[in-house]
Amino acid sequence: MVSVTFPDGAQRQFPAGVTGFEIAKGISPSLAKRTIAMALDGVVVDLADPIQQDAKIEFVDREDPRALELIRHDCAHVLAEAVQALWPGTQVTIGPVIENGFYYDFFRETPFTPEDFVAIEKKMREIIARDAPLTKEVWSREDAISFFEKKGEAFKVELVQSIPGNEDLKIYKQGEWLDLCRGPHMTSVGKIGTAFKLMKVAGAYWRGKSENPMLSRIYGTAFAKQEQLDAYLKQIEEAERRDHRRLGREMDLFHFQEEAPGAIFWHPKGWTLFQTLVAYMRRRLSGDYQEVNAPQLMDKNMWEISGHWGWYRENMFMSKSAGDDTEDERTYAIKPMNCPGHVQIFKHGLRSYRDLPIRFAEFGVVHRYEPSGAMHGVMRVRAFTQDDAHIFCTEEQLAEECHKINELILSVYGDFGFGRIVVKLSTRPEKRVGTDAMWDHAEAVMMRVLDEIKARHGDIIETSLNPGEGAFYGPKFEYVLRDAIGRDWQCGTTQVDFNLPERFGAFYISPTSEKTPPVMVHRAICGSLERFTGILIEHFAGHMPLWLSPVQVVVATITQDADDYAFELIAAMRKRGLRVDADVRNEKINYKVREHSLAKIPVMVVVGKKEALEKTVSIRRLGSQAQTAMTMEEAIASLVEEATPPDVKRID
RNA sequence: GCCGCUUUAGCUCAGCUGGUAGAGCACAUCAUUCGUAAUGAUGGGGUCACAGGUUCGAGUCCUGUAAGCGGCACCA
Repeated sequence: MVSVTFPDGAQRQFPAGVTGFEIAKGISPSLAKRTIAMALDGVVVDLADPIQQDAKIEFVDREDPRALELIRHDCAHVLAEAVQALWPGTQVTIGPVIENGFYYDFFRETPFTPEDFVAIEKKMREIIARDAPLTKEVWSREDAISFFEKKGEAFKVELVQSIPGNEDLKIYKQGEWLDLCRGPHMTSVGKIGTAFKLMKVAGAYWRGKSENPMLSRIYGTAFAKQEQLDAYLKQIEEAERRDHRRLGREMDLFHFQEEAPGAIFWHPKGWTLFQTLVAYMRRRLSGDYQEVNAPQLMDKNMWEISGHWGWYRENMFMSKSAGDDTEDERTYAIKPMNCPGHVQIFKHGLRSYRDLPIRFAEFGVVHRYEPSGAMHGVMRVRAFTQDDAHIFCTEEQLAEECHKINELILSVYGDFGFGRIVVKLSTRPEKRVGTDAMWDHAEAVMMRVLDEIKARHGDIIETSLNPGEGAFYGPKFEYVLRDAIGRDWQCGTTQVDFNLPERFGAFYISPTSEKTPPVMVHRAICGSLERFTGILIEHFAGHMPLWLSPVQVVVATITQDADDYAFELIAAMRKRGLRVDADVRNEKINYKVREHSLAKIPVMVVVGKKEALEKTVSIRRLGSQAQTAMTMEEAIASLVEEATPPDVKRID
């Protein structure tokens, strides 16, 4: 007998091996009918699973949040069945649930197109309407392999072979069709319902390895209710509206063109935004860091010494004198990173342990030959500006420096309103320099710091491990922010490097007068300022806070009678440091309001005869139809206050 | 880089199964001086991404190249 505890606390005895379905049916047929799975001690399993030991039971129905994953997973199976019904010979591989839905990867001569969706969805609806029960069987390895071999499912055979011997091979059947699957699943495919949609097709490598064959992936999503699906689709639309590429065009911030793939043409307003960010970051450095600037081009031997030429060459641009008669035949590399330059500055002169830590910062423009398919607006480019710094310190100072950087990063992100931040620790990659002992040591320090960060800032920080994802010269922390469309972007980073200073023969004189290589910490707060700008644009949906907005105020006149007053106002505002434009065109005020609203100008100051006479202004804020009247002095004072960057506000 | 798709005026897009380019917005000129999301009239503007090919004839079909988009892989 087993003792089963119900959610209300009641306990009942059942023969061992009783299924959840039997228990539910014993309570009421309607409960059995609407229950799609059960949770035993909080773990969701098949309703038909036998209960072998005492457990707390919960019956999961379609409305249960935990059912969503099952609905999507079952939907992926139905997708696979539909595809094989429509195109026999298509091989199935895997079909997992992901954050906002599911996908299924197929192997097929001709990939799917979105036009196929109509037919596939129709077939899926047929399959769901048939409501075949989902039943589980455990097969032997041999049976599974021979079954899938006979079916010509080479990928499934490979999957079976890769499952550890001590694990059961579970097969889920839905009518005639079946799939190898870990489960759990609902009781029948009819429980999926009709609130599902195929979203897009894409190529994806088998098992995520670029040397493997390319599969054809179909993405889909499913919800318990149609309203939820509709809401999700609407949310996607809204996210697309705040795509930085779209806003960049609408707000006239930047553009791209064929001649410079992966490089940004910053327009006046975009560049002002960018420079406002730079100015902010520069202020945040003062006191702790010394700003430097190292050459854009250096002889490639510099990069041979650093190891980049060996490990990173595929990603580098190089350059030579273009003249026909030049005597300089040397090959120069365009810097993909700032570190070697900073090491040269460190090396210039003799350093004492008393000088450490030395922190060199640079708004360094780097060029990296990124794969063509990687480019994405200003988020992923081939030429970008890092808010980079390199800290030369002793081993004893390392942990403290990591913490100092962490505090700065969190403070900066906080100023921009980012709440949820993921910090990942990436450990040694396969391609790397340095001894295992060095890596052991560096990783141990980083691990300790990560735990401490988590303990201090667990409320806003989520931490995780990224095994094998470190830089070739050392482990790193990655600070990840999420864009409007739910894509994650690495921004800040802290990378410990026990390698580069030694390679360049950099050292300091220790208390015992010995030449000692310093520990080097590479660090960036925004990471790429271009990317960070893009994230800001999306984060604020173009409605930048006043201090960041490239044009803060537009003074618009109603008639020409107010022109002189408008210019007087503008002069007064500029004198106080506000970024103001005039709009004295011969256009209706409606037209001007509309135009500047679309351009996302945060503040419109409207002046006509009345205001000119009284020395007042009528203020209209972006996103609101309300108008506030106040005196010129009041208006300027409050705008100046609001336009003060958050870090400057903190000073007094 | 890989799979698929896309590329027509400054922008957003029409252009059926091949018969020598169209709209809206924007821009220019003129009129209008009008109190909070589009005043009206007139006008200019495209070797249809680029290079080949098929055809009597290509924006439309085929091939290649480039850039972009959605993913994958890579990454700040």
